[in-house]
Amino acid sequence: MNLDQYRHLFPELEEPLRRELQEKGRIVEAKTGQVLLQTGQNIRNTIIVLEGLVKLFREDDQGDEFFMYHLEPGDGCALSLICDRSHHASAVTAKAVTDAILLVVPVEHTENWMRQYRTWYHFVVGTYRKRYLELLETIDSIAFHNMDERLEFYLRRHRDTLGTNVLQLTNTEIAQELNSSREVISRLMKKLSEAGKVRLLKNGIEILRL
Amino acid sequence: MNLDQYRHLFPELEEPLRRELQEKGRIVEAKTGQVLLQTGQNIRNTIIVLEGLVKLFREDDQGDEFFMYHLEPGDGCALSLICDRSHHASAVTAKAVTDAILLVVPVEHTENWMRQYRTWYHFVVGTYRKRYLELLETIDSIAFHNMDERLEFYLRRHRDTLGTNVLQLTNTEIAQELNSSREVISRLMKKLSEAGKVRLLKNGIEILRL
DNA sequence: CAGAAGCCGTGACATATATCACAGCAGGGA
DNA sequence: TCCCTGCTGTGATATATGTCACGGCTTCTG
Repeated sequence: MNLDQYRHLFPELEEPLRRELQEKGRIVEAKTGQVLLQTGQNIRNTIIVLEGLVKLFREDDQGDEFFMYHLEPGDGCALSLICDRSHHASAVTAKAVTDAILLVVPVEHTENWMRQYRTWYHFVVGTYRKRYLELLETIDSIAFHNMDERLEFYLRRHRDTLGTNVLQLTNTEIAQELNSSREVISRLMKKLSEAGKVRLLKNGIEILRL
Repeated sequence: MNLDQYRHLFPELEEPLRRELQEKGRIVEAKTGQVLLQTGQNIRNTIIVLEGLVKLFREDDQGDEFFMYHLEPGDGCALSLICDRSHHASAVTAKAVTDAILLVVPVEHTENWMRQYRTWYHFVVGTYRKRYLELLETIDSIAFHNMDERLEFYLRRHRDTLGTNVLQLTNTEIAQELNSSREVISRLMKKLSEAGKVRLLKNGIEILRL
């Protein structure tokens, strides 16, 4: 398989680095719903999304999940970008939301790239900055807002990332990802619907204005 | 003023970079309670703590604050480490908890250092990684835990960072930083006291076992 | 078709947390 | 001394959210 077709995702990377990515990396396909990285699992590879959509979750000891953010094509998993040979345990869980294609590079190589390629550490630093800011927004939503606003924030992020007004999500899923309960989401969804902000479809939600 | 006395804080930095820090940076003193960086303010300087303790907050539009984490001597403010000349607006507020001494370097210089000095970008990347993980823990505490556990987490962090079992904090302060209310903290504190986990002093809290 | 599984909606209730009202206590300054 | 300020404690109450119990609706599968 060839990385050239994904060239547009990384316009800034220099040629030699591009060749290394092609040589050292494997291109892997993932099915919808597949877990790419499990909390606690050792990180041996840097993961970069080429196609499809990946969700990152924080997990607690009881297996509850909390949605952090999406990775889109061109995005790398921040934590997996900085790993020395000690193979840190992952602090997050990553799941494919759609069928996805990933670039997987053993951390032995990416560690060296940090020294060799200026554009690589720009990529790494840029990724951290972006995700750090995204976490801040996530903190805002839980620290300062009630569940109704958190739900709206959740829906907006999904609409923006997926680029569609129709979200194929069940209330049960949403409840898990917001660490709430199905019943609560159900009632709030009804309110949103009555307020004309969404329309409830038979298997999904259409966002009208949010 | 001289940076040499803080040499031990940055054992890994190479000599030329150390000299640049000395030349380009200013050493600034801050009083207890002083606001070093305000949400929304443009970031013109990279800030590194040399002495004392600094608290970082996330702020919402109504002026409510939410405690994120501490900066200790040797720590840099993550967001201020990556700033180009566009002078991004700060996403956080920083306050001195004690009298503090800071190293302040205009971002024009640090931007170049990213390219010139390997140890500098190691410092930057390490800082981001550390703070990212710290934010994840903060998210855990709000997403998965009730206020009583959040309070314990808050107290533990303060004990560990300050290195003392006696915290000079008022319930009012704690309530603000957890985005709760004084009365709630007061009641929970009573419970902690009854459980023998803390002792309430006349102006502070002594942590017995947490 | 029958039954199972998964989803949804909803009323009743429990609990955590926020808010309000008020009183007490200590310290500082006029 | 007296007042003011800031902190604390606590009961009463309101609100948001979580939990339980139930029934109804699809869809799948044997």
